[in-house]
Amino acid sequence: MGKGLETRERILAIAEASVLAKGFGATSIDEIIADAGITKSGFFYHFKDKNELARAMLLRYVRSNNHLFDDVFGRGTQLSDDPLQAFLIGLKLLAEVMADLPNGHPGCLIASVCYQERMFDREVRAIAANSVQGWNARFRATLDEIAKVHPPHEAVDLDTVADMMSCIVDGGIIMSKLMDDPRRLEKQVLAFRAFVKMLFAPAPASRPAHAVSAA
Amino acid sequence: MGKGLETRERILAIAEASVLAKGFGATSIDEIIADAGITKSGFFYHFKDKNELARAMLLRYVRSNNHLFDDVFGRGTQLSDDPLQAFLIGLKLLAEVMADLPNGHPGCLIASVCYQERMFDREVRAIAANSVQGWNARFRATLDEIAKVHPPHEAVDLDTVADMMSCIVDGGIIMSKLMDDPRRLEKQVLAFRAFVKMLFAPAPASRPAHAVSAA
DNA sequence: CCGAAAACCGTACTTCAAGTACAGTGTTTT
DNA sequence: AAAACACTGTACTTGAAGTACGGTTTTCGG
Repeated sequence: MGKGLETRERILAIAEASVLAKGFGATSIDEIIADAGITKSGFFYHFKDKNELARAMLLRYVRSNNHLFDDVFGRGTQLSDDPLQAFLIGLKLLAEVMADLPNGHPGCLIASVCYQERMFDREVRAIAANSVQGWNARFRATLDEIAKVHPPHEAVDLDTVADMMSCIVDGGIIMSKLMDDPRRLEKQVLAFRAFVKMLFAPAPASRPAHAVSAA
Repeated sequence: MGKGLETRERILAIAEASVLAKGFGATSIDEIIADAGITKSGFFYHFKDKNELARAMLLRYVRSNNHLFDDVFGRGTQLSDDPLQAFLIGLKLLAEVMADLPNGHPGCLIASVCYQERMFDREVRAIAANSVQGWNARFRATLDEIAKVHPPHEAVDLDTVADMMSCIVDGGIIMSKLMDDPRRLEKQVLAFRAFVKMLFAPAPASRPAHAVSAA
C-alpha cells in the first residue's frame, strides 16, 4: 500500500469509529485530523468534502462486510453439501465472529447513514440501499436452494426471511450496544438460526412436540 | 394543556422529526425555533441545553411507545384467553399499526441515541437502556405465560426471544426506511409472529411436515 | 541522480451554529 | 395588584466547516 493510500485508510478508519460513536454531523474534521496526525490541508487533499468522505467510508464498510459473508458462508458450503446445513454452519460461524469482537460490534454504518439520511446526498443513500438489497438477494438465493431440498413447514415469504437476516443483525447490534453486552448480538444470530432450522429442518421423529421446556 | 406545555410539546415534536432525519448533532436549534415560530431565548427557557432536550424527547418517545404496546397487547388479551393467541393477535395489530403510518415509521429514537451515544450524557443513555430493558422484561413475562401452557418445541432461551422482538422492530424500521418501503417493517413483525407461532403452537395433526411449499 | 508528480504543511480567511447573558415585555394566575 | 409564567431582543463568545493558495517534502520512474 502506497503512502497516500495508507493515510487515506487511516482517515477512513478513524472517521468510521467517530461516526459510529457520535454520528456523522457531530464528527468534526478537526478531530479526525488530530487523531490521524495530519493537517486540514492534508485531509482535503484526500477528500474534497464530507460527502466524499461518507461515500468512501460506506464503500469500505460494504466491501469488508461482503468479505465477511463470503468467508463464513463459503466455509459453510465447504463443510456440508446440504444447503440447509451449510447455511446453518455459516450462521454459527457468523455468530462466533460477532461474539469475538474485542469491544463488541462497533456498529453498522448502513444503519448510521439511515438514521442521518438528510445529511447525505442521493449517491450515498443509493450505495447504502443497494448494498442491503444485494445482501438480501444473496440470502434469498440461499433460501431458495434450501427450499428446493427441504420444503418449509410454514407458508412464509422467503424474501421476508432473507430480509430478516439483516434486520436481526442490525437490531442485535443496537441491542448489544445499548445493553453493553456483546453476547446479545451473538444470541440474536443464533435465534435466527433456530428459526431457519425450525422452518426447514425435517421434524425429528425421535422428539415429540411436548418433550422440551425452556421455562 | 397550558400554553407553555403546548409550546414545549411543539418543540419536542419538531426536534424528534429532525433528529430522526439528520441525527442529533446535525439538528440545529436555529432550525427548530424557525419551525416552531419562537426565538432562541424561548427555546432556552424550556430547555437549558441540548442534553435536556434529548432527555425530554426520549422520555416522550418511550411513553408513547409504552402506550402503543399497552394498547395492542391489551386488546390481544381482551380477545383471547389463551396467552399464545393473545400475543399473536397483539403482534398482528402491531404490524397493522406499523403499516398504517402515512409516511412509514419515522424511526426509533432509541436506535438514534444508540448510534450517537457520545453525544449524550450518562442519564440519557440510561433512559434508553432502561426502556428497552423494560420492554424485554414485558415480553419475557408474556412468553413465560405462553410457555406454561404451550411448551416450546425447540430449546431456545426465552430472554433471547423477548429481545428478538425489539431487534426485529428496530431492524425492520431501518430496512423499511432504507428501501423506502413501509411494508418491509410490517412483514418483519409478521415473520416474528410466525416464529413465535412455530415455536409454541401445537403441531396441527392435519398438516404433515412436507405438505407446504413457498418456493 | 534528477525532475515531476504525489502527498502533504501553514496561514489566513469567511460563514454559520451552539450556547451564554441579561434586560425587557406581555399575559395569565392568584 | 403582585407575582409567576412565557416568552422577545440584542449582543456576545466559541468553535467547527469549508475555501484559498502558496510553499515544502517525499516518492518514484527514467
